[in-house]
Amino acid sequence: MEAKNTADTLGSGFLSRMALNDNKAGMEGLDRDKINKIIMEASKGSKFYENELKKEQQVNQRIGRMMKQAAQITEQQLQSAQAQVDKLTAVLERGRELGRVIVHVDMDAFYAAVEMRDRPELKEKPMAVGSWSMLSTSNYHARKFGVREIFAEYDENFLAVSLDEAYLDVTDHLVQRLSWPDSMRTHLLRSAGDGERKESVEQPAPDDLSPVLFEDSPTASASPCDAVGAVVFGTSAEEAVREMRFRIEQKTALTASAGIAPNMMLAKVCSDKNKPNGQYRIPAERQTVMDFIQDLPIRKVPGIGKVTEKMLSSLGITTCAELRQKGALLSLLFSETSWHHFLQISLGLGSTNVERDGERKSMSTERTFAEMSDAEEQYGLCRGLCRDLSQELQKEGLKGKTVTVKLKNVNFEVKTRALTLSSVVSTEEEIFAAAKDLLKAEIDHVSPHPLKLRLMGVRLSGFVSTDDKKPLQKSIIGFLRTGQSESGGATQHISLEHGVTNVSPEKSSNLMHPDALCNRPAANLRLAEQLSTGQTNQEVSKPESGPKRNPESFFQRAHRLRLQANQQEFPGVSDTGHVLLNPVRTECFTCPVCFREQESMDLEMFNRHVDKCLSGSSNAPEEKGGSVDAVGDCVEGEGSWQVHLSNASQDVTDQRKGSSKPHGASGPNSTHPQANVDRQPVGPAAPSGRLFKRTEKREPSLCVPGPSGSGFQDPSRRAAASHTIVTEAHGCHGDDRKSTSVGETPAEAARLDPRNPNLVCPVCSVPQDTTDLVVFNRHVDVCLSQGILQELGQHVTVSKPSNPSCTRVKGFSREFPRSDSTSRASDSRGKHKR
DNA sequence: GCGGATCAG
DNA sequence: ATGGCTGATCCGC
Repeated sequence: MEAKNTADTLGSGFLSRMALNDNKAGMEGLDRDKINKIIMEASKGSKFYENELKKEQQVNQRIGRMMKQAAQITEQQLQSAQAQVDKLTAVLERGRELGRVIVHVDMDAFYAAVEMRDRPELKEKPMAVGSWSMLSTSNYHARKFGVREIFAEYDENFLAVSLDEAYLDVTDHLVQRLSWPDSMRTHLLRSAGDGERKESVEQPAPDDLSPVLFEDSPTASASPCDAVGAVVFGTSAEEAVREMRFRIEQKTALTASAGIAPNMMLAKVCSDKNKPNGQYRIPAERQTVMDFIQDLPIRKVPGIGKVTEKMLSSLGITTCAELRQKGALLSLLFSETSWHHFLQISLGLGSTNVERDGERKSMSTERTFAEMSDAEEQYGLCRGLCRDLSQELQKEGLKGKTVTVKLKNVNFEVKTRALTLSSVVSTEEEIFAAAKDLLKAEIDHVSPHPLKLRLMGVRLSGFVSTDDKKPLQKSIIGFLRTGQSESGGATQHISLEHGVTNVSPEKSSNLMHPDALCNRPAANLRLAEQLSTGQTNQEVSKPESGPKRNPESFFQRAHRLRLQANQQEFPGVSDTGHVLLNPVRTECFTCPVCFREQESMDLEMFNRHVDKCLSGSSNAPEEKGGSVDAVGDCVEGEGSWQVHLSNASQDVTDQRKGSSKPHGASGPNSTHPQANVDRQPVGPAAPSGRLFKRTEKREPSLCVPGPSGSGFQDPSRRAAASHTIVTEAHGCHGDDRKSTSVGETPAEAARLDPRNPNLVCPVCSVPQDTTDLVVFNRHVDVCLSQGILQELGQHVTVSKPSNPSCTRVKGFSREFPRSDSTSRASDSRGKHKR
């Protein structure tokens, strides 16, 4: 039933496939969670709602005060204010920077989560409370893998603003890109072969791949099995971003939206414009920027939230044009930071400096729970929070002076109480000593006597300067950041041992033509050799943390080498031509548990594989059956079909067989979480639950039927379509991989059973004496981070591939450093006078 | 420095 | 979509 051919995939095959998907296990029980939520809402609802009303009233009062103030402003004041605004405007205008190409990429995974949740067929299935959060957590864990290395190829200093958002400055990349041959802008298309394309039909977008076009391709009729093609992208910014999104989707099955603009603020707004699975560009011209800004609702601007929107709206400001118009008034009503910020927005200005911001300033942990009025219980909880916080702090080697306790009572009223100590602290005892006092004061003095809490939190801030941070930890972060310059960190000591020549960061003069590779200095040749043979070490893997923008980044170089290797591998790939008989290998699904790339683009199979991995296959294959491919079992075992990529993917398989050990959870007897070090990248917290769901439309670039371009409706698109897709049929041949069924150990079974209160850590395999998923997750994180430390401390192993075409730079992918998760773009977002 | 509040993801 | 969680920042005191 699944073995429809590609053409069918887009036609009648949908329904049957969807039906099957509907029955797919794995997301069961979301409904229970939903119900729980609803019940919670119902019971607490009024309280919550009351509090919301109260907050709203406060905002209204604030607005009232502001309006009153506004009414007293004289014409005279307004005029002088206007003069000041004009002055600043001129200054800002002079400093306007249009020379950078900033990209904001935003993963669309949220929509996938919504769909998963809303699927009605999933009702009435049991599931542990909290799985929803686990599910989304696992999605987060999974999501970040595929995209990181891709981002780095376009901007090695890209800024990960959160798990699913990043800023890139692709200016330099674009310059280099101009000199690249087509082959370096060519990426393999993997046919999804799954029913996940229903969106393409149900909500067709102009960019969409037309089924007709696809049927026209030689693939569809030639092969009942699978189609493979390559897509050549152009050299423009839009093409580069399209390519990036294409690769992201090919690799992770998740779509991304992107904005391209001269600064971060505009890029962010742009990425929202054609979401999901779209992109938008604002050309680097002042007038274009201003035109774009005019009608833009201020609420779309990052930093303008609900309250600010409401306040401004009461002044008759809803668009950026009005924001500009009322600049003088705003300068009289808002703080300096606020109105400066407003003015910048209204001019379409924003930061062009895509750099991570500084050190973290605080760390906190808080928890919501059922009503709690018993003081002893509250103290106990407080201690627990302090313990958790202390552990997190020690992971980053942080010590701070100010302890803050946050309390939310059953009426949703929030209070914070802080105490600044004379010296820095970090241990549980130290923090608790302060927190306990703060809590006691509240318990003792709260008016309706028993303090009835629904949330408690502990925060530590006032960190000392960064010097005493553990160098190793810094280097990990630096590594994860893939080369972002560390602010005073120890990372800078770790330079490339086999230094990439430090070319001055001039823009075009240092362009490296690919062909010039052989002329590069010996050190680079050595690096190239190491990359292609897999002989490398941490120093080599460590991206350069020197000058911000080098002519060619480490990752770009790696990518290029890989492509060149591919060219050797596939002589059919033309350097300049568009006919690619044997397309290069490109991204594919990457299992978040075992980190293996999956040949199949079939989501269901992929999910099944992930489930298998999660259920403990990770400790099995090598020990039990030799070189059994852990991937294979999840395919044949289900009597399903297997996508075959004749050339390239076979190589991948070979590589896996030859070199990689399974990884993810260690065996049950393993004392050290990361005992077997010589494996591939460090695994993430084993996610529990289903992963990826492809929900979005197909990458628009794939629409290109061929050089003739007959399929284009949109002229602009046709013009932009310098890429050419050539597909090739591959016959079905037998899967030579063995399959194995991996039994679950009792511990694993316990872990997987959502009803079992004892959670088992997937890293250390030790059952955790808690049912609290937060606590559990935290434990897993600790385990993992220990593993990372250990692993990095020794060395970084890049497995030697049996085929140069498979050479990849193995990056660490565990998680964006915490400090990033909140670092926002430049915004000097201001609050307002009250 | 403290406490409240806004904003973001 | 919604609330929970984490973190940053600002404002007024």
